[in-house]
Amino acid sequence: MKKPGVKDRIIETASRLFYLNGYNQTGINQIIDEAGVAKASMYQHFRSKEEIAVSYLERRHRLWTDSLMKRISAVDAPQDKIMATFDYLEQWLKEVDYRGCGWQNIITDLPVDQTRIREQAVFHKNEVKEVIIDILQQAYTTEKATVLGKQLMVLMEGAIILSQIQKNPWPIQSAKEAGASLLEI
Amino acid sequence: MKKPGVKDRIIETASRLFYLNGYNQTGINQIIDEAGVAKASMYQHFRSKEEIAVSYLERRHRLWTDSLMKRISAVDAPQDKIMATFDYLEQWLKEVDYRGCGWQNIITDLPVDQTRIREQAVFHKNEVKEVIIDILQQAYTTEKATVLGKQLMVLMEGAIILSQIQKNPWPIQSAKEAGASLLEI
Amino acid sequence: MKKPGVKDRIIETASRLFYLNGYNQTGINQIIDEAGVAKASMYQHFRSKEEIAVSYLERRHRLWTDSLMKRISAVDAPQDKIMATFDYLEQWLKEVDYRGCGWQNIITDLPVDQTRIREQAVFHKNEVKEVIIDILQQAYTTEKATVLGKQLMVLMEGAIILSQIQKNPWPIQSAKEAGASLLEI
Amino acid sequence: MKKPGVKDRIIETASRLFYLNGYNQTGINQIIDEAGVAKASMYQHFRSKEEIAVSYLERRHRLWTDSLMKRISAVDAPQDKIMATFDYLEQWLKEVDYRGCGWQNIITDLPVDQTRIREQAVFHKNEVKEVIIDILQQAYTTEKATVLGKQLMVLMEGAIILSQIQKNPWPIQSAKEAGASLLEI
DNA sequence: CATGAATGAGTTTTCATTCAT
DNA sequence: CATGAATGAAAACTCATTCAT
Repeated sequence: MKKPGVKDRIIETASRLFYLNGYNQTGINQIIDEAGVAKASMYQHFRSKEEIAVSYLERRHRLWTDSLMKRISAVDAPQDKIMATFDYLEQWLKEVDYRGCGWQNIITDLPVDQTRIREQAVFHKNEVKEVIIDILQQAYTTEKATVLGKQLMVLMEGAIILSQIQKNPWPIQSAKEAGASLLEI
Repeated sequence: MKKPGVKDRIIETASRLFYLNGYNQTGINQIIDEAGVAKASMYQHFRSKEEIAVSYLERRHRLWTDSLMKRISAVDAPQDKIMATFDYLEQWLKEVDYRGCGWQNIITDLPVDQTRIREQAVFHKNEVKEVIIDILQQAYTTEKATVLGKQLMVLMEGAIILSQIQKNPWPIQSAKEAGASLLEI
Repeated sequence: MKKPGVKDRIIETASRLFYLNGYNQTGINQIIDEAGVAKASMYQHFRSKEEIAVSYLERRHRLWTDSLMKRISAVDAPQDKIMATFDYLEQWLKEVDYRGCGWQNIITDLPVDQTRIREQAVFHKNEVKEVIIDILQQAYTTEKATVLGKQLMVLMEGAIILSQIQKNPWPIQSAKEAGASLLEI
Repeated sequence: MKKPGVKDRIIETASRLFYLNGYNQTGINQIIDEAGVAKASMYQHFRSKEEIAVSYLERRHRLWTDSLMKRISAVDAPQDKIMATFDYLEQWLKEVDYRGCGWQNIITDLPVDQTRIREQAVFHKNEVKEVIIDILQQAYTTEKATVLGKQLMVLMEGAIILSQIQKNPWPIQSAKEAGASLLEI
């Protein structure tokens, strides 16, 4: 039982600050101060701020999808899993005071050269989309599952960003209703 | 027919830069250089960078909604107007190379104290939502129009942000399909 | 009678520090501290440290060649002017404690991308060479003056760098002797 | 026949980097990376970066003078040996793309406290000067050899630094001509 | 109403060196 | 004899804003 290593402390601190305050609003100095690490130690583990962000998004992808998988594994029927996904969004976003999606937030106002961050966002959204489609394939043909999955994915993304702007859960509820309609539940 | 005044030149230049390059990526110096005005002249018209952003969003709201209204006024049936809205999104986003929504982009990574920008985003999204609901009230009860309008609004927001991440129009097409399903077209 | 402007103070301070301590050994902070200028003020006048160095070398070229011209204008015969040039080197280098040549010193250990500094060094040395050749053309054919001028130029460069390494005037005296031999004085 | 030890690998790597890229432009990290040794291993063998530079210059002195001696041993007459020295300079500098003299390059922009490096430069230049004088003593009195040797030494130094600035062999050729004149060849 | 010089506090990144193992 | 993590200090540069004219 030892205290977490420097690299982990940096990632955890940066994850918190990047998500809550934003990537551009979070300086290297704040990260190292709050992580209790020397600046050069940080640059021993990460080549650049962008690389920290990539680690942040990789970690976030693991945690976020794990949470989602856990939640939807509690129910069996594909339609129930989709509804559970909307419930998951609602609960998560409420807990973080509608701070929105880490990937959406970071790519919207990014220095042009930081392409690895963009790749992370594309990857994450594709992975989530595949999860949705996989669920639907238990009830529909592959073709139908793909069509529906994309529609549900769009609904979820809209629910996240709109609830962030409005600081209100109604977009998530509307998305859930719309999702139910599309699934003809 | 005279050349635009200082204030307008600043707003126009800032609008272009804020939207295309991002709010945090655009410095005051770049704005005044490209607008061809002195720094202190700029601060005579705007108290702060945030205030320029507010003017940018006000102007953008006018232009964006005008374009939308013009587009949907070309058709009569409420359902057609909704479909035209999706077509409008698709064309617009293609033209700007899927640069996304000016309001979404600016609020996701913002200093905490810049509340007036947030207010602009809330206002804009509410206005657009009201436009959608107004259209639907021509075909449905107020209650039904409100419910459907919110769902369509969520779809549109998701289409914008997801097409931005993927640099691809498929989310807009999926949103349109889903919108058609919800309207039972 | 007003105090010198910020830009001049920066150039003068940087000139002193670059020459006496070296380009790499002189940081931006030291320059602005000793010049009594804010960092951003400095960057308003100079785009980069390299640009300060270019201004330093331009200024140094003016001052250095002016001093030389003044010295050699005191005598008439071309051979005397050349000897006066060696005397000038000897006196100058003694006064600066054999700190050597500003252009030699700056190009020998320079970041590869700073090409404008290299251009300054090439320019300065060519100008000095032309001064020498011009003098000799008063006594020799253009061809002979060119050949001899290059040889004298090499002697002078060697005298400067070798007196710098040895912290001793003997290389300048040897160069003067050799110069006299070459001119058959 | 075994692979070179850690210390030698460091010296060889540092020699290459210090000479080709410059002392200030070469970081400790680059040296240990390219030498494939751990940082603390390096500091086991060398107290500081300066000490590596001293070893680099010691090694360079051996290699450089050995090459020169080999070249001039091919001819017998003292005057031919001097001419061969100029030829050696020309060939060497062309091969290294006129990168100049390792000692000149390192002392011109150095932290003031690194005196041991300066000592190396003084030592090397004196040794070379003595080589020249020794050659000349085969044809002249000691006094005459000393006078001429110093003049030739200045010419060579000038040829090296000026060919470095101009990235051109003309200063070496001019130095050779001047040397021939001084030797009355 | 217009100007450009000046600023303090910030940014990200790199340096040579030391220490615990 | 070897290691890689950790460091304080410094590097060059940019930010939004203010002020005297």
